Amino acid sequence: MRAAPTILHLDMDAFFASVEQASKPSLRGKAVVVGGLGPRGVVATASYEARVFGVHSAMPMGQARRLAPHAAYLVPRFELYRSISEQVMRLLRARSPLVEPLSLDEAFVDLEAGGAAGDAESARLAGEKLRTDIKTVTGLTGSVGLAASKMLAKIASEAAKPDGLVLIRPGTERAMLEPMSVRTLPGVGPATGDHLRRAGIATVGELAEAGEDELVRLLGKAHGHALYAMALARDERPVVAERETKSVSVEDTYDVDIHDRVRVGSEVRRLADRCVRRLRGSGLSGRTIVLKVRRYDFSTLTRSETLRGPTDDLAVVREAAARLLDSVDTTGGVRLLGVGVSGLADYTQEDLFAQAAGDRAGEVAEEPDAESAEEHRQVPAERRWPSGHDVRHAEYGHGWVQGSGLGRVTVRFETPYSERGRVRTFPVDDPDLSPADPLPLVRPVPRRPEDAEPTAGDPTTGEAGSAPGTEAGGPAGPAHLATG
DNA sequence: TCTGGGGTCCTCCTTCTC
DNA sequence: TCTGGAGAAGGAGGACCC
Repeated sequence: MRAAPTILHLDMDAFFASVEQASKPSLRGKAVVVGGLGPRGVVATASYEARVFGVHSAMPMGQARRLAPHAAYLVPRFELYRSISEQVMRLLRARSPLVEPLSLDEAFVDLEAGGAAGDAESARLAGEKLRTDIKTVTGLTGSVGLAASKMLAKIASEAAKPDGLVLIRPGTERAMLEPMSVRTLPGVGPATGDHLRRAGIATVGELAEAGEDELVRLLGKAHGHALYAMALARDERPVVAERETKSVSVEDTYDVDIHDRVRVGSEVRRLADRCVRRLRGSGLSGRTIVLKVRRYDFSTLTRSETLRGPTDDLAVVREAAARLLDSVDTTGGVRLLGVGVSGLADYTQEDLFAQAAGDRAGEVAEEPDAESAEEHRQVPAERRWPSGHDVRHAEYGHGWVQGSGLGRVTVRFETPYSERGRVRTFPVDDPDLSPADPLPLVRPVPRRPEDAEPTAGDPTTGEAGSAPGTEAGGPAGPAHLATG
C-alpha cells in the first residue's frame, strides 16, 4: 500500500435527486424520490429530505409512498444525469490520467499519477478544490474520500457524506476499521453479512481475528482471501482507467405478469432487437446468448447458448433466444424477461449463416412497427408526460410535468434559475404543450447583455454558454442541453 | 411489503478433449 | 483399444454493486 493518501473517491450526494432539485426550484429542501413509478418500480435515489422518512435506494416504490406520501415522485432522466456526469468526469480527468468511473455518480482518481498530490496535505487541498469546482460547474455537491487504497477511500467518502471530505491517514486504518460492521467492506452484502453473523463475526476486527483459513472455509477461496486482506486494511487494487465491457444485456419487468406464450415470444424478440442495437452501437459482437426469465414467484432462470463465433446478427440472436425460451417453462406467468450477449469481441465472424436457420429476420428495426405504433397511441398520459420531465408551452414557456392522468397534465413553470414557479393544468393533447430538453443546472454565462436574465416562461432560456470554473475547457453545458 | 436495470465476479457441476 | 485423470469450456445460479 502506498505511503500517502493519494487515492481519491468521489461520490456525488444523492445524485439523481440532487439534479432534480437543482433543476426544479420548487423541490429544493423537499423530499424527492426518483425511480420507477409503475406498480413494480423501486427507488433509484432518495434526497436526504426523503431519507429522513426511511426511504432508501432499492426500496419498492409502494413502500416509499407509504413512508413519505408527500414527497415528489419522479422518473429518472438518464440522459440529463449522463451529461452532468460527463462534466464531473472531465473535472476529474483534468487532475489525473488515471480516473476509474464506477457509475454515473462515482469514480476513483489516482492523484499521484496526475502529480496532483504526493502527501496528505496536498491531497486534501486537491480534494477540496475538486469539490469547489464541481459545485461551480454543476451546482451540485459531492463527497470526497482520500486514503492510500481504493477500499479505504470509498469508506472515507461514505463517512464524508453529505457534502464533506474525509482523509484517512496511513497507519490509522486498522484501528479505524476494527469496530466497523463487516457490511462496511465492499463485497459484503446481505447474504455474506448473514453468513458471517451466524458464524459469530459482526465487525471487521472479528473478521481479522477469525483468520484467513476460517474465512476461506466459510466463504470460499476468492471471497475468503479477499475479505481477510481487506479486514487487515490491505488493498492493492490499482485505479484502472479503461475497463473492457464483458456483456451487454437488456431486460424488462412487466407491470402485470405475462401468461400468453405467444406474447412472451414476441417480447423476447423485441428484447433481442434492443440488445443487438446496443451491441452494434458499441461496435461489439458476442458468442454467448443469454435468456433471463423471472417467473411469477420471483424465481429467476437463465439459459445460455454459446455459438461457434461472435455475432451481432439480429436473426442469429433472435433465434438463439427463441431456442432458449423453448427450454423454459413459463406456466404461471413471467414478470421479467431479459436477453443478453457475453463473450464479447470487437469483430464479427461472418460464417454464422448456418446458425440462423431460415430466412433473415432482417436488420434491427429503426422505426416502430405497426404494433408498437398502435401501442404508442394507447399509452396512458403518465407515460406520455412522465413526471419530472421538461416541457414547453407556447404561452407560458419552460416547465416540468408535476403529474398527469385522467386526460390532464399538470405543469409547473419554472427553470433552474427562476423562483419557484406557478402550476397550471392542461388537457393531455393540448397542441401548445410539447416535450422539451432539460436546461443546464448552472445559469449559462450570457454572451450579450440582452441574453441575460432568463426567467420561467422565457422561451430563450437555456442557450448554452461557457460556465465559469470549467477546468477541462470548452462549454460546461453539453450540446444536447442547449435548447432552442 | 413485495422486490428495477445493467453490469461483474465467483462457485459448482457437467461435458469434452487430450 | 480401453480407461482414468487433469484441465478447459460451457452452463446455471447466486451475490454484489450502483
